[in-house]
Amino acid sequence: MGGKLREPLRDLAECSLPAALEAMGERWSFLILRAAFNELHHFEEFQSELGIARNILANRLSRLVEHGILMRTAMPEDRRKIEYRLTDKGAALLPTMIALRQWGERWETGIAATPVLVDARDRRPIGPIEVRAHDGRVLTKQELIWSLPEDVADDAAEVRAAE
Amino acid sequence: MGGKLREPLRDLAECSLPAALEAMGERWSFLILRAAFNELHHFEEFQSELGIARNILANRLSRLVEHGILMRTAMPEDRRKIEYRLTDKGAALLPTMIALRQWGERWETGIAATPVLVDARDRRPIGPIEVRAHDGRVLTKQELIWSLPEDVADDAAEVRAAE
DNA sequence: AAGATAAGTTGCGAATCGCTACTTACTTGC
DNA sequence: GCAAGTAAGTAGCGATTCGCAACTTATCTT
Repeated sequence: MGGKLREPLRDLAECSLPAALEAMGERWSFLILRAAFNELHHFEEFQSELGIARNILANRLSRLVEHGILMRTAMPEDRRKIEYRLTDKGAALLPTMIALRQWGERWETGIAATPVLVDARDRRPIGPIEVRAHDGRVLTKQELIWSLPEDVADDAAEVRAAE
Repeated sequence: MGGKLREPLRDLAECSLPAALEAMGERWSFLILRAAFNELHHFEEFQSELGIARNILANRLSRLVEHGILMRTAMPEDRRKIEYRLTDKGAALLPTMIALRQWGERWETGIAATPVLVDARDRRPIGPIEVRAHDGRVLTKQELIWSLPEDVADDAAEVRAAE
């Protein structure tokens, strides 16, 4: 029951990054999420796999459930067992997690991680997470502009440009 | 000069996610990074924009510099001024940051953030960050498998499949 | 009923956060 | 040159959180 007395991260310029960090920005949150993606669903599984302290784990799981990232269900056949499963909202964090992991592989460890995430169709590793334009072109940092809403082109009269 | 007395996050199954979080997993790190992407480069700019305590900011900036994510340079024309700029390694976190921000927009705030990141070519907003196969196909969670290295197809004899 | 197991909770010392005030090094205006 | 201002960072201190270990509660198993 962690009352949130700490001031929420400031909404600098209406960015939703602070909101995302409010839910996922604490230590262990992303690792718990990664474990959940890897078919771990129970308290003791998380605990032994991550080596996290039990009270911290309990706190994080509660928070993730509160934020709708995990779902908490008591198993019918053994009511001691609680199952934590990713919600759609939690599953939607996959690209973020992969991007962070790929960055770590490239710039920190230098080695490919185990297990590897592969395309089920051909069992080849997935490609790098990249920023792309609306039409799928890969964009580099130089091709990106931070723009105010009024300067953004909306969905009108760009059919020619896209074609 | 924060000595890291806290045990590093366990390397669960050789994943590089803990390594990435070691560098970026602390409170404020991603917000400082976002500010750096938005052309903020000085201590006072970060401080007033984020409302972060000065000692914490100093600590985070040092850590980000230590990890090679930011570069620290004293300005020649005013040697009081220190410029913090993204390194290539830091800039490589853009997809991660965008993915996290997009997730926040979709699942937390529900609104498009300001400023918007647009394609410089047509000023249209960028597309969503997605997991893709080696050939660019968008992959859903169901099409992904966590696989051991020995079960991964490498770059041989898949020219037919790709074509 | 006795023992094992799953999921927490509690207590407590250590580390970190956040606020405010202070310091240090430079630059500017007179 | 000297007072005032500015940029970056440090110090002190109370409040919060982390992390370890032991304990509790509810539920199976035998």
